[in-house]
Amino acid sequence: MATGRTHRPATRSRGIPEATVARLPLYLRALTALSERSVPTVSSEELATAAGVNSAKLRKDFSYLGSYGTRGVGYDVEYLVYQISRELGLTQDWPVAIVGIGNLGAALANYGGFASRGFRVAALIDADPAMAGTPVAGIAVQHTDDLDRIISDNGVSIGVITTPPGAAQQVCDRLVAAGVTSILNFAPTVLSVPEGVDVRKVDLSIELQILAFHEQRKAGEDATAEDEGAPPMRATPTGRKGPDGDMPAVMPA
Amino acid sequence: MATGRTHRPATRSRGIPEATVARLPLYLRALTALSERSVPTVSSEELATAAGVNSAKLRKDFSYLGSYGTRGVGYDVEYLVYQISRELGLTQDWPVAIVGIGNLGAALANYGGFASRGFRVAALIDADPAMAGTPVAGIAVQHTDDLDRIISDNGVSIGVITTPPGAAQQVCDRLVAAGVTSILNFAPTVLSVPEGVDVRKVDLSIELQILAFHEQRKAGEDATAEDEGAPPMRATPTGRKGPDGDMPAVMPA
DNA sequence: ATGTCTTTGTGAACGCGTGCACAAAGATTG
DNA sequence: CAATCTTTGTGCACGCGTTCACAAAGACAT
Repeated sequence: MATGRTHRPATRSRGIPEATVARLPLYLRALTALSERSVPTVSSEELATAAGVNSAKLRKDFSYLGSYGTRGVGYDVEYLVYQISRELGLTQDWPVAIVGIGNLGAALANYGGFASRGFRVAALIDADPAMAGTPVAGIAVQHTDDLDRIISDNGVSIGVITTPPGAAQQVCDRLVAAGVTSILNFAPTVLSVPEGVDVRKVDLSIELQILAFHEQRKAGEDATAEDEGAPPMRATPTGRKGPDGDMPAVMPA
Repeated sequence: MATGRTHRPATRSRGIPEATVARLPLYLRALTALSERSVPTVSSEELATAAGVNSAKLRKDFSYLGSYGTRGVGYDVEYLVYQISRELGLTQDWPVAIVGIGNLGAALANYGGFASRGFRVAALIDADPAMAGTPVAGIAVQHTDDLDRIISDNGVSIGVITTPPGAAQQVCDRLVAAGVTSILNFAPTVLSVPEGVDVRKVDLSIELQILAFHEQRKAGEDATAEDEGAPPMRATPTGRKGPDGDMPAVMPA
């Protein structure tokens, strides 16, 4: 999973807890699937299972939106799909701009689930002049020089950054200056943004490292003594050697 | 950001809180950058800023690993890089298999940060027979039929799923059966796995929906009455009309 | 109309994560 | 060696999120 939002101290927006907001898309997906199978109603238990969460949690989540269920029966699927969509702001169209059309950027542009629900790839932007005009996913790539105009013209408020890490902050600044107030960052960089701008980051390598941690823990439940490679000497900050001489690689205490 | 781990009720592994584990990669990245600039030591304040977190939080995080700092001075960069790497299990090599070589799978295979730190793309697997043998990122794609053997032969314990949603659960089952115990899932599906298998998911569309929620809140702080499209009638579960007649689109209470 | 049965909605308790604020530790200076 | 100054490591309190467990609500049967 990608990690949480950057900045803004977990302020609950309009009474709906952030954790709940993060689960609404999950419910919506499960509900949409039910809707396509023409299932009229669903109980909190069934829906919770489909979404992979606890049923009590789901009911509490829904309680923040209002009382949309019927006791003894469950929730009306269509009605709930609409309510959640509206709550998430998916009843309107969100033009999105992707900056950095490399492998990842192109993959995102082609991603189907992108356009499916309220989001529309409005522009693809890249710094390479050679790419300008090249169609990717049926959309011509535009040059970074025109970034400001592109954002304004299309009324883009959500930007996706898929540039190399070195360019991310600069691109971010330009996006924000052009009026973007929400950014999805795929570059492995900590972005600093002014107050009022939301940043979410998706970091592949972080996800893998977290998995590796648990994997190591599972594997090394017994023999933890398989150290390879030379652990660096612990240098005392002053440059002198510490009083405890050379430190072993194993954790002190 | 991608969302949290699936299953497993926030058990803290070996005394290190899950939230801390999730931040260790961030610290490691910041430390690596300092290391490349040959910075010998760093204070919690500086490092925290670089990683985008609170300095007290950072110190508490490090305290779970042991007392690696020097009061009055800070932390030794090289030493800390090694300790965190070891804690995350990055001192060893993790062969990773990517299943589903579409746009996204190919992008991941080409992703540099992938191989950079402990992870190695050991195999690319796809269900399309026409793709078998085709080199992607310098690695020949192999067919799903051989999945079991490929996983075993390469000792893969971490699998990445980038298939269409319909195939994800089946691929997941086969990976687990072949011995994979950690899965990074990019498919928009809730995977069910046996006890002991870790699943993390990265869901693009969920991230966008969360951004849209905040975006809507920011935009509609005043005029919330811009409803378009016909809100579906609220159907009483039994099929009869509810006693409250037709429901307006606005939230009841 | 009354009773039973199902399922919601929520009060309350608990645990994790965060941030403050400070004492202890050690480096550095004189 | 003593004094000062910087920065760590952590005790503590607070708030959010999760979960349990149950009363209230409504559907359904008789």
